[in-house]
Amino acid sequence: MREQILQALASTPLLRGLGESELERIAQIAARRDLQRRQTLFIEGDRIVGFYLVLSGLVKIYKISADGKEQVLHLAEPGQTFAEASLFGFDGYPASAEAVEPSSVLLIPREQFVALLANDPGLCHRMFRELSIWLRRLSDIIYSLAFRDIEKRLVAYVLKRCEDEQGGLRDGVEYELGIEKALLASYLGTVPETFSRALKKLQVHKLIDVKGSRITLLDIAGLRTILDDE
Amino acid sequence: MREQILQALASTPLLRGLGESELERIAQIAARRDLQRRQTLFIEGDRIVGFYLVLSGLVKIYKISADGKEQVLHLAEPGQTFAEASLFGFDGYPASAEAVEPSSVLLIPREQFVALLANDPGLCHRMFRELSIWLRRLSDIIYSLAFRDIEKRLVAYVLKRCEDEQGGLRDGVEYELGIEKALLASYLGTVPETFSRALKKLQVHKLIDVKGSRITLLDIAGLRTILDDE
DNA sequence: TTATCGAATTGACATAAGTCAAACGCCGTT
DNA sequence: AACGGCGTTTGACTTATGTCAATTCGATAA
Repeated sequence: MREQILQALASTPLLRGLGESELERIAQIAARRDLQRRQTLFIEGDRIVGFYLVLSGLVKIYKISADGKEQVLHLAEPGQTFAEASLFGFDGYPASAEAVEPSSVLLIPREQFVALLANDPGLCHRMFRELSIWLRRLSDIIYSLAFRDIEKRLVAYVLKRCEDEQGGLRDGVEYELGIEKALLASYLGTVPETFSRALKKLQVHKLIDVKGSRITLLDIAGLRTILDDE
Repeated sequence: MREQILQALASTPLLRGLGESELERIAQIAARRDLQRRQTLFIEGDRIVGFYLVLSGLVKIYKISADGKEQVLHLAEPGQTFAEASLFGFDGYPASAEAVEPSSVLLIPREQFVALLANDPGLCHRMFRELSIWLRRLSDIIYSLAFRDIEKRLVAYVLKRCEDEQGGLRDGVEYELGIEKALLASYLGTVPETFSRALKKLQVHKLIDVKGSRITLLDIAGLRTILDDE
């Protein structure tokens, strides 16, 4: 149990490099929290208590408007941290977080962690790295929202995920979405209906094949041309 | 001259707090660069050489797509830094920068600055602050793109700028855009035509009055209701 | 097997916003 | 005063995407 937590801490990029004693100390103060599917961890504006490490499951980081429209910023997988970026903001969390499936997370309290940061240049450096990754994520989202229509966003997403998961790409590879289509729709900045139509269109053009949540890439070159003019 | 630079360095939030000697050292290695209107400072993907401090003028940080569509991320004013966020990325700059008007900027080279960072927890902390501000900026843009139509974006922009510049807000205050309308359009994520129509609509509804680049806020309560349902 | 509930899809429709082209207004120069 | 150029506005049109409602699909439990 304690072992598991230490293990998890030691293997996250941000904390890798910390000494035994520091890890122990974090393990001491970290609080584990189990979440049911759909359970909210925090909402935008909540007082910042610390940042989180995903132990298992999947956590959705998202913005939501008063009339309920939702934009997913990131889906945090096991091993990833989130809300590190908030540690230095004044106000509350700048987005909300909710478990997409039964998940457990580790809360690393703000105060203690910031204190650690003050004496460890290496940790600072890794922290900068993490923040950079977030900046990259957000600016990619902006790029997508500003320049791409839904079809392009979908193609870009699928190609990227496939590449990341299976080294290369060749016609015929299969890819399992792994998340509800409605969630992916929100991640792509649209609604399920539009998402569904975009999928259909690619299918009709024989670029992909869809069976439930399994996508088969039939014509990668063809998919790439959709992204060409950017 | 050298005095001016020291002065500028000392008064930027990120560097405030550095000792005389460090400031001197930065002043030594910093390179001043004068830009004409429309002159590009760097484009997305360029090798990262350091970050910049605006001495005078106005610098546009933006993303651009292959077919020329543009999305402004930030307009950096004198005293502000930009591209600090890139210091820890691997690839090149994640956006482009160009002078909107004749400007001069100071380049603070990467290597030396990062070295400084390693030994100065206070500087690290201020750096985190700066990065947080960027994260906030980007997530605000995402919020805008994802949830607001152009009219709302415009209203939100005008109200915010007015508040920031003149403490409070009351009917009748005037506000000078200060930038070309086409630039503001791009900042709001649209084209000049649509922007123009949005302005017109507010005018027709007697919420604002427009004379060239001067806006008079006629009915602030009315403007606020436009933003209400969020 | 059937019943049930949520997810996904499809259709019909409304609309915000982009495009293209033309006209306008403003300002500095000759 | 007339000119030229650039930024802005306006009009006519197209289109992507959201909305609402109805239907279908699929997994799970009875």
